[in-house]
Amino acid sequence: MKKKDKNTEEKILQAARQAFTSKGLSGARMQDIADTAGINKALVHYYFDSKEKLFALIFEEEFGKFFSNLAAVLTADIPLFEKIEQVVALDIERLSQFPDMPLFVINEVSRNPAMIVERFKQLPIKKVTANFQKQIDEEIKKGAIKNISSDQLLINIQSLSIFPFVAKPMLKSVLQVNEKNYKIMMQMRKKSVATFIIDAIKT
Amino acid sequence: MKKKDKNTEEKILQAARQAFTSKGLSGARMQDIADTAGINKALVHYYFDSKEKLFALIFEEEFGKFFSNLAAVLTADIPLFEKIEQVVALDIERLSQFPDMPLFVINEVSRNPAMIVERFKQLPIKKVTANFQKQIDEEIKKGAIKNISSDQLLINIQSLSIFPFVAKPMLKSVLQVNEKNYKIMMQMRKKSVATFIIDAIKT
DNA sequence: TTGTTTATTAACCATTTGGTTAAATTTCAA
DNA sequence: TTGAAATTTAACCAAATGGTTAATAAACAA
Repeated sequence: MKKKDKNTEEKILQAARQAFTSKGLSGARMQDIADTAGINKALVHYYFDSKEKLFALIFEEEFGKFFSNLAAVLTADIPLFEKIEQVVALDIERLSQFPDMPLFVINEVSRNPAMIVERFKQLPIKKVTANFQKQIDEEIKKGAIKNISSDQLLINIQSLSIFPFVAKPMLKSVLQVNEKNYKIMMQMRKKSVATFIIDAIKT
Repeated sequence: MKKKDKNTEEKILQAARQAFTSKGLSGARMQDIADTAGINKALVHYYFDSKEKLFALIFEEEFGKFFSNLAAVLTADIPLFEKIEQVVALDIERLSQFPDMPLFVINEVSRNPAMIVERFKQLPIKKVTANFQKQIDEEIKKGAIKNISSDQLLINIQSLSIFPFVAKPMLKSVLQVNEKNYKIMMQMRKKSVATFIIDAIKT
């Protein structure tokens, strides 16, 4: 039975990911996770101790997806406009793959801000933002783009990329588009959003 | 004791709003709401029957704030650029006043999409979007703005306005700004976002 | 083969939670 | 003043929930 180890563990993680990302920490049920994984509830505790700990693992995972490549692209040594195109395309591709993830992460950070503050302390954020800031300032000085703070630009980029996924059910209703067409719209945004941003800032 | 009616009712609603918007439907506790309102838990049920019904009331309220003036501005008979400025300013002003509201609404719509679909059936969305669409198409034909679908433009406007409030705790961490400075940034966005959008679409 | 370790389960347990009930208190009209 | 109606509370209740335990089954090393 020892070979089943990884198998069971993985099944639990999969079920937990599904439960937590769709219902949140307080909405998810351990019994549900066990049922979905096709095992006894006690086994979930056997493998992962408590709900909190299991949740922390899932959060870590999803949080990683959220920020993994962003820093890399942001600090890459490429022209600004190209960088914007890459960040947007990367964001939207990742979000298309894991559509529940951003709302999940946002929720849990909102409900427990201390968690993220801790995690961020170990990341070289300042380096990333300072690097980006420098590139922006240079472009402004060159007269290639209008005057804008790198913080605000970063917020705009992430807003345009992420929000349509976070608010998907609402936007689908307002705009009265079905699932298929919404996905098509998101694919179009991979290019159109970058163009939108570049047009907004170039002189 | 009859005069206390409105008073108690309002105290409960206030406590419920606080609980639901900060912790969501499943995270909020009836006992908590009663305690915050300074009354017995049974009284909450006396006035509002069930948790679900109380929640529905609060949701209705918050949802109203979300969409109240938007339709009015969108269908107003004013130039496009002016309209964009007004929508953004209105959005950000409202969101500054009720910062928990958008995440709350988005969450509950995500968890129960049927609810919003029902509600939207009674609203003249098609009229609003068709109206806006027409204005966009005219501006494109005039050559005043670039070619863009009104849906995508609407998504961009709402993304830039709402997302910074939805993701506030996360953005505060990433950008390492404190509460006061974040508020200042949001105030600046009332104008800068409109300019950003107009620059993005004008020819 | 056998004894030890690991994995899995059924049955429980304590706590929390939404909700109810019956009694007490207050209000107010007659 | 009195009695019915409305308001408020303390004490409960049943169901749900996270978690534990003790026993069983499987895996494996000797």
